[in-house]
Amino acid sequence: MIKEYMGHKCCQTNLTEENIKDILTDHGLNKTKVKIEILQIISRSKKPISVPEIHLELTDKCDVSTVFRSISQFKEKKIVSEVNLDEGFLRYELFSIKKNHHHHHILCRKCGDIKNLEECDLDVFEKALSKLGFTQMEHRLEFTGLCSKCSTKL
Amino acid sequence: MIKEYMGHKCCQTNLTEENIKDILTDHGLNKTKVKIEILQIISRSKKPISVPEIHLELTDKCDVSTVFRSISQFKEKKIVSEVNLDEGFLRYELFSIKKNHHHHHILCRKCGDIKNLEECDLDVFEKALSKLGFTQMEHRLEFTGLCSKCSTKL
DNA sequence: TTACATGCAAAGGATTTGCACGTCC
DNA sequence: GGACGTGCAAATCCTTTGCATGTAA
Repeated sequence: MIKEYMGHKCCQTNLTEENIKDILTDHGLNKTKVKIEILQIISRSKKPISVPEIHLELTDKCDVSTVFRSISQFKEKKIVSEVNLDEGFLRYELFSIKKNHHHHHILCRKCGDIKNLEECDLDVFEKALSKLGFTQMEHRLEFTGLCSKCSTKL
Repeated sequence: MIKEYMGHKCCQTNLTEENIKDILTDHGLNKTKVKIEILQIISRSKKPISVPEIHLELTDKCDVSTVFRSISQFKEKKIVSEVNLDEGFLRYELFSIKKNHHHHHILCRKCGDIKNLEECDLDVFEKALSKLGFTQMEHRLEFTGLCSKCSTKL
């Protein structure tokens, strides 16, 4: 139910540099030092990570704007997917993780820990979470789509 | 399933000025022109509304910071509740609406229309939405809470 | 009168953009 | 060489904050 990849909280995949180069080539992006490092950082991260956090790990090897631009490309190419946990900024994780299993997250409002939720049913979720000792749970479920008008105008 | 309050998309309550004054008094807030107007605007709005939008409707009758400060108090006092639809800013609706029925929203990514969802079950949701002609649906379900460690430390 | 509310200006933090220069293919 | 990537600086947008003044109770 709640996955902790081999001791890690979530999102861990540890791509090799080769994996990453292949991914970049496959998506028509240049294999630059910065892009490779960004993907390594995301892949090493134990939880979805924000752009400023990535930039911090890069210790000024590049400008923040470059990280934003790279992430933007990765998002377009579906190399990473965006995670919004209502923190006032966005986080990113490898899309491969999402592709393998549609999932959501649980964030501890106190310590900031983030875990993956492998299923997608509210009752099952809340029961499993309370069995694990989670309390004071809140959830947000929002849909987007094209309404009937916009769907037919396509 | 999807509620459209008497022709309105969602969130409509149309509080009278008296209602609003009572609410402010009940929560120990001063009955100032600005606070009253802000609540009127939210109450008239057909969908959850953002601070900059509220400020626009006030046509410079007050500073944006005042709107932010008022909203912040309303949030604390549970007069309004916050809606995050991944747009890069937050929206607000009257809490009374939420109190009456826990609900979520559906946003059309094209025209920006927002509707209320009255139930809280993913299958039911998606089926009902597709019956209504919605396509290309995506949803976000995120939990927050206190993890077992943080719960016991209370 | 006194705590609360507001205006104004400045600052913060995430994110975007324009432009010139540098690098991958 | 030409497309793509990056650095730097400036700008944008939402939001917060400090301080002096104004207003509700």
